[in-house]
Amino acid sequence: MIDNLRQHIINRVGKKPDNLEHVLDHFEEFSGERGQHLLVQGDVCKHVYYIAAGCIQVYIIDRQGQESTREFYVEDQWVTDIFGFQNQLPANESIKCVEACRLLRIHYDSFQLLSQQAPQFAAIYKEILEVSYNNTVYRVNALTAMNALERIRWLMENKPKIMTRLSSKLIASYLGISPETMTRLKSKL
Amino acid sequence: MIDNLRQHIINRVGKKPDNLEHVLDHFEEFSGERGQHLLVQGDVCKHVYYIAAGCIQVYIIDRQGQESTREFYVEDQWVTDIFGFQNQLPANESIKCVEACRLLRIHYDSFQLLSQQAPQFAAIYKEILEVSYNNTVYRVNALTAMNALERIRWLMENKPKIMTRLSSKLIASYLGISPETMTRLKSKL
DNA sequence: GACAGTCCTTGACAAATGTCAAGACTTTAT
DNA sequence: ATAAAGTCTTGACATTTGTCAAGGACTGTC
Repeated sequence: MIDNLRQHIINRVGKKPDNLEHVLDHFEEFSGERGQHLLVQGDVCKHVYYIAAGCIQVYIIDRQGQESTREFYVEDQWVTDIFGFQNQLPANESIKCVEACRLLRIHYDSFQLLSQQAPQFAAIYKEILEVSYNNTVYRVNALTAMNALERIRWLMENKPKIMTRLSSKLIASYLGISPETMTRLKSKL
Repeated sequence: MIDNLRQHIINRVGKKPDNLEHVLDHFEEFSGERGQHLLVQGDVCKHVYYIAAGCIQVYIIDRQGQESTREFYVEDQWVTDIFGFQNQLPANESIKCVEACRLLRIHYDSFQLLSQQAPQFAAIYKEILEVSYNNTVYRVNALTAMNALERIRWLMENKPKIMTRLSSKLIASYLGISPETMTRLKSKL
């Protein structure tokens, strides 16, 4: 499992950093069962998770008690409540495993330490932050500019793996539509 | 105008940095008329803008040729096409002044230089990036979990100044609803 | 002051989407 | 293997939202 993360870092940095093993020492293995929460809204997020295998959902509960999914994360991606983590403030979102997950996690204290000690670690974080921001910007534009059918097509083109991997109900909660509308529109594709 | 930026930086860093004037030297004054574009979709963004006065809209054009607003930025905020800027890739969004604006802008080359030379400059950038990401995350959740009326209420509570400052048409394009729906729902508040 | 252009509002209607309920089907746990 | 729980689909209907058209209000320009 640690091999995935090692390779992930090497790919990003472009070569094997001198202090790579030191960085990896700060991570611990963590298994998440299907349905298990990594973070519940209101709690302070203490870890950043690297996903070696599985799929994770970040969501809120809307006024009717329904899950509304902000994002899904899969293998070779990172997940945390970034703002709450960096400022050690209560989270607005919940994070849970929608599949059995094999994870590597790093604690807040270690993360801050490495951010100072290891410039390449800080650089990777910055890059991930920029990509995450960019993805979220795309998503805002999709949500404001497209109707339900267009959003489904957008998802199929841009995240086809998510589309086939997850249940319709989860996809619907990600697109901001009801499961019934999802069913009906699928026949119009 | 440069005084605004000087104070902005001092507020963020917590004290006056030694190299502050050196940093400020890399900025140039720039005036934007109402309606003037700072960036057009497809172009590569060469500057980051600090807004000393005015209001700026970041938007895309949807399938029907309508503007769909991703975000508004006002005094004491920064605006650019972050991902396109950092990677010098064509922008997916357009940026324009919705009011007459007094701006300070820094060129890509200077920005990269300062990011290396001035740790505090890099730290401010990281902080802005995190706050921007967090705002966008909030926005995704509002768009997926709320209907039109709830979104209007959300805007009134969270960005009351935007609500009163800009035209209904612009607000509607920000909320992802038609101007007519905007008019009708305002009477239900 | 006249004009063009834009915005805001309203009405009538159409289209999109949500809600509720029921049954078939899958998956999960025991 | 069976029961329990959750998911998917479909129908009927309600609600929300969009579209088109028209008129009044406002703004900037000549």
